[in-house]
Amino acid sequence: MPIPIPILQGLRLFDSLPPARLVELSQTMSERRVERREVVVKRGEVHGALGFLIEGRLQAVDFTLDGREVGLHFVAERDFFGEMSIIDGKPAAEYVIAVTPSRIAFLDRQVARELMFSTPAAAEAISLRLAERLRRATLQRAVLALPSSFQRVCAQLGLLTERLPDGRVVIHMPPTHQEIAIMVNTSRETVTRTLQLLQTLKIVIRLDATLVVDKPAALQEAADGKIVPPKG
Amino acid sequence: MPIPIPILQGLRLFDSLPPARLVELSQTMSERRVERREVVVKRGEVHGALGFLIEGRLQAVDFTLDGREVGLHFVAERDFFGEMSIIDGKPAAEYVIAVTPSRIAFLDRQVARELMFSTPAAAEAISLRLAERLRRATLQRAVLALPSSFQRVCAQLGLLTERLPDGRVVIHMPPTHQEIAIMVNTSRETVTRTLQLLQTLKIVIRLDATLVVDKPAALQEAADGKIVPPKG
DNA sequence: ACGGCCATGTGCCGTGCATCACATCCACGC
DNA sequence: GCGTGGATGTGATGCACGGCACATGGCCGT
Repeated sequence: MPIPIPILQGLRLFDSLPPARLVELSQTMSERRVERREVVVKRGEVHGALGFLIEGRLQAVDFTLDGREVGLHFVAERDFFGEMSIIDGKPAAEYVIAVTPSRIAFLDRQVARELMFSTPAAAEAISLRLAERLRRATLQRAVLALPSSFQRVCAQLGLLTERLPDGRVVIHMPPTHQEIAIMVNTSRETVTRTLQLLQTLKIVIRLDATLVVDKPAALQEAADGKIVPPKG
Repeated sequence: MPIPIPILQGLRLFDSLPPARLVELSQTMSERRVERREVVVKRGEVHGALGFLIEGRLQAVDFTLDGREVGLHFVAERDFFGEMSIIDGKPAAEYVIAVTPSRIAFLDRQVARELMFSTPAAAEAISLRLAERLRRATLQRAVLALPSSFQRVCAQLGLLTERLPDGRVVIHMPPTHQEIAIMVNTSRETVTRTLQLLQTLKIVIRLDATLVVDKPAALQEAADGKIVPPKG
């Protein structure tokens, strides 16, 4: 049942922990395997433990009133999740589900709290995580505050981009039009039409499973309302 | 120039600090007075110090593209602000401005970091703060994701309510219609009309400077789309 | 009391976009 | 192959709501 020390050492939150502590922790934690699409954390429940993703891929999601799924963010391998409830004791604000079959572990709330705050490195890691999420949330709000659907879609695309080492700006494995539509509060058709326009303007280019943003500046201008869809 | 010890003791972040530390801090901090509407933190700048509000009232705001102000949250007296930049070193995501003439103080970034993370109590206070803000941001996003303007206004009103000790649900000093409109991404006129409707339905009642929510359940139903504005 | 300024109320008009409807197209499994 | 189910594209239509115009009302300073 206990988790092997080497695995514990690989987890981000533990990497500055003395070996003696690791041995203790090893005894109190146990591994659990979850299947694809299995729910790991339910929104509204107080999950009394801090989660760790040993291997696999998890995603935080929420659902709209009519039951459609909204992707929020991913949990990286060897990272932790469910820290919000540990911190403030309130019920989880999101669901966490497995995107692929995964191996996870849980650490009791009290132990986790002690661990998170007693060493500066851990406390800083926690704060960094929260700060990062807060910044993303702020950006997301800014996107949703844009007046036109066209702008919101463009701005959201901007948020989804990543810069490759070779300098190209791409969106790898872009969400479906439907998913984007939910994120920016429009209809699926509007997203389709917007992408259509962006492609005819050569601002973005579709290449298999990645969307290449050929003119990031133009995309930004579109998000700012400086480029508008043709009136006809 | 140094700040009197008793004042430092009153600041939330310092209340579990040994007196010796307070004396040190007293030497490195100095008070500054700001006028009403003065900008304390600028968005986009890396402000290299943690702020404290000794007395007065500050507000975090942002501005829309066309220059209108969006109120985000307030800084309470004796509380700290500007912690995000301290944590991750990135530029501020919001402006902080003085609502009333205020007395503030700043603590150098390095000292603040050491202080925030070295004691469990402080680390927990920081995390609690961030978690709280993250939860609010999540709620706000949920509001912005609602399909109709009418629903968004109602949901936002729901977020603004507070429950009085006598059980009444009220919004004290409600934002202007224009401010609500910006928060939920609609026009000022739509907010006016929505409030008009809610008043004729006796769901909310205007009493001087407070808005009394007479039927909180009905307000919630309106936010959920179960009550719709009349077609005519 | 006066004027200026801002918040609020209300009618009307034009349109952006949600919605419906249907056609492809692609990735599956069998 | 062929069928099934989901993602994508595109036109037609109606209406919610943004935007404008203007009236009203409250508040403050002089």
